[in-house]
Amino acid sequence: METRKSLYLIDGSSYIFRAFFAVRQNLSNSKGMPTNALYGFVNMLQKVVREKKPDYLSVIFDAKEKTFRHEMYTEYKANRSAPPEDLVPQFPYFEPLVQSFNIVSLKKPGFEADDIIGTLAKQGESSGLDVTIVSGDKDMMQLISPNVCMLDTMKNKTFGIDGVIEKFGVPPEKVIEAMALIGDSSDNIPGVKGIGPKNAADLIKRFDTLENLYDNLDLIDKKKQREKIENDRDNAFLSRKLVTIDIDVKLDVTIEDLKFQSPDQKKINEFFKELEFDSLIVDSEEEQETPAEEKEYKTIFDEVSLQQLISDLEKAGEFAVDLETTSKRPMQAEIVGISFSHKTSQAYYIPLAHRYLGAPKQLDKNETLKKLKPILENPKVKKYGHNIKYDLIVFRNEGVNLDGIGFDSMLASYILNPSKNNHNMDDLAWELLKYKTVQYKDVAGSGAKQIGFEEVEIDKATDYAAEDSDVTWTFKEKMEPLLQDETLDLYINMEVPLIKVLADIEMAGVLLDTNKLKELSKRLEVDLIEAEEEIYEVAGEKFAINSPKQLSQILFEKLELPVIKKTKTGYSTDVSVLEELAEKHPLPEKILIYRQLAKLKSTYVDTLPEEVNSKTGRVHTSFNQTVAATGRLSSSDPNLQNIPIKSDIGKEIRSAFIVEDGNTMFSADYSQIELRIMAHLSDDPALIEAFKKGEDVHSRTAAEILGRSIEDIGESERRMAKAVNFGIIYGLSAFGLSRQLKISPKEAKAFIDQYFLLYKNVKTFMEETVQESAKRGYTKTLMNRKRYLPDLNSKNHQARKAAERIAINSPVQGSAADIIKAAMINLHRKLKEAKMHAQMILQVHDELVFECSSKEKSTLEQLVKQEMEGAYDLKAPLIVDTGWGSNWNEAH
DNA sequence: TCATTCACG
DNA sequence: ACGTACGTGAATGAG
Repeated sequence: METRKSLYLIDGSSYIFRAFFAVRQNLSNSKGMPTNALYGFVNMLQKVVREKKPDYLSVIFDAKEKTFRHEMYTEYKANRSAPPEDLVPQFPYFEPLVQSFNIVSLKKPGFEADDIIGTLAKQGESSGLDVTIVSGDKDMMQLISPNVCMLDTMKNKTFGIDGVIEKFGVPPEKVIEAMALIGDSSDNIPGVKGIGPKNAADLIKRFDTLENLYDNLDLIDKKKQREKIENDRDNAFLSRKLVTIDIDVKLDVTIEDLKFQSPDQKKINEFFKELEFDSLIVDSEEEQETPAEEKEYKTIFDEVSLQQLISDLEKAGEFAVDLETTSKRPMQAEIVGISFSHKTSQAYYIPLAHRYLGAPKQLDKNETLKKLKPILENPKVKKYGHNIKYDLIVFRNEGVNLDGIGFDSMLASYILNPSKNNHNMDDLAWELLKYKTVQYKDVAGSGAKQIGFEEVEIDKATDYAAEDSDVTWTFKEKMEPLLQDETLDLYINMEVPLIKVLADIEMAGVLLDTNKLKELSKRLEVDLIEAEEEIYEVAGEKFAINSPKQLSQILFEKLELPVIKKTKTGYSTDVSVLEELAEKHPLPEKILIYRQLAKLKSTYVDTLPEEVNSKTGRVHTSFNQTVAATGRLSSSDPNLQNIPIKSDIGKEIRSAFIVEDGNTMFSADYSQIELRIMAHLSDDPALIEAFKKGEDVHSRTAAEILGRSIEDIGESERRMAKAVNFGIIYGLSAFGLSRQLKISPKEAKAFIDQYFLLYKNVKTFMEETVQESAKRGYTKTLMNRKRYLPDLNSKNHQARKAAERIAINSPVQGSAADIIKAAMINLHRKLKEAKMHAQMILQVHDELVFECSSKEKSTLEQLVKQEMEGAYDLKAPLIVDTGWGSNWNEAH
């Protein structure tokens, strides 16, 4: 395929203003000059350069002089107020800034940026370039063509011809006609009074041009509308002139002059220094890196050194430890080597199982572990790790029961800021220590060339492995002081103790009835082929059903079914769309059936049996403690927190989760925990009362709202109330609720209003939570888990609204997570104290699953209920529902 | 690697 | 005037 070169034309002036409003206002340098707009502008510029890699690029600004439009119409942009006070001092910096990036900046007296952009866009297009106009200004949409599109970096949206039609209801070449009618209050363009975007689109679709419209006014039936159009005839034609972008501006540059060379990082950094954008100064600058202290990394090959190390570690009473292994999955991993550090910049690596041609003789693994065992198992000697749950499990599988866990830097990082998308050592070392770690791929390769750590040469392995424990040690020193008061309490008394609980759950694993799944797979295979054939039959051709792209082609082009919803890249074909389309055509229904079968088969039925560990015969998930921003756990490899249950086939899959002969499965789940937390946090008497009565809370809600008795509540009324109750937890919007219930936003709004009439405190709570969180900068759970939400103060409406919903949801979801974590820790301890064999095997957010012998049934049930319900004293008391069975489906 | 879809809470 | 529910992980297709 030919690759066309790209031309990016950035609407500098519009970005100056947008950046100013989007970036927090208090940003300034030490001289007191505000720098927020500059900061936002730089981000935009870097984003375009980095992500789009333009071949040609220019940033275009408005000139300060009046333009030909002012001559045409003295009122043009007359309503514009003076630029904000804090923006003015930033103006002189934008053009030099652009130039420091080696980018041509353009402006021309008498013209607006739009005109220059329009001119260059046409020139670029005729030179065979793919042109992208970077702007948020809808006026610019008239320039869009098959080779010219518009990118709004702030909304991360690209507009092509379809985008214009969606926005204006007319294609790009008719945008000026539509805008002539609509007008633009921000530019003081009059348009026709009383005609908005909708009417304008309809009129232009019908009459094509202003001329034609005014020649045929008598064809307009609506008298009022006709009069309006008639009255503003002059304004309409004037407006069209004003909004028409001049694409013939004489410029003293050619497209070739705009060729983008890689920027001079030095020059840019100088600029950033002046503005004090330290975080933007690029890493590659060596000066940024903290000059590495001389590292003392030693490899241990002999008994004497090993003994010396052990006694040093014991004397130190604390050390960082890190394992090198054969697998990322702890239950499949075998130790290849161990590293220790008990002093900054000093670390040791004990290679134990490196095998490659010419590998030196290493210490015997079993012997060495035996010697290390006493200090590793001594609870008084504190161990520090980065994701130490992993090392804990690997050690246990090699016969060492690691104890004395004192610090986990991955967990600490998570507690300090749970929203980060990863807490890995390499990134954290850079952020916290400005230190660049040796990359795993540099020692073991990546992709097809990757080798196992056991094949890595010991010299290289030492550099890598010793550094891991060295860095971990340094993390501990650096991070411990950052955890303060409440945060420290959450860390010490909840997250750290949870490590062992989770390790036990993961190691116990869960038994799977693989025969049952294999049988089910065969059945699904047959059903799937049948569904497939029916689909091809109805569609009239074969295609990849799993490809949304190909499916769209069939549904929306071939069958011409209406488009319900769009995605970033095309038409949506998700459940809600297909359900709606099912009323018009038989195909969508069949796709839905196919999708369900395919999903369950490929994700669960066929995959789970492959996850059975060959040594234990069970499935061992990983519970991740540092992923979910709210404080929840997540589960992966495999994910056992999303095992199906809702459909019949789902129930069959769930019934393949079984127990050993002679054992039984026990499941206990919190009833409505999140809504109870909402009742507690908001201290809403009506909602608390609804729970205290012990009736079905959704029916109760419906009854209260409708002023009826609970017996008179029908299924659909309960459904509505349930949806609102859920919505409340999600930071509810009328639109969201209307979509969920398939009612109009108006009806949804009415329902919500009634709801808040009943639960007044819930409403105040939601408002106050948003306010307080915005002031503090973060949300808090019952147990003081924080989540930072800078967007609560965003100028961007959409971003702010999203943050507000999160601010409402996070304390609720997060407190539920706190509660079940507390219950897990307490239960784990009680089970140990009672010397019971019952084992916790799963956690699914509000549910705990256990496997136990028949003998322990009644003790376990009593203990679990007591610990779970007693985990926290809520005003709407915690209730736990329980069940027994021979498999997970029965127990639930 | 990204986007879409869908399984769960 | 704007575009919406909260939190996850895995399979799949397409670039």
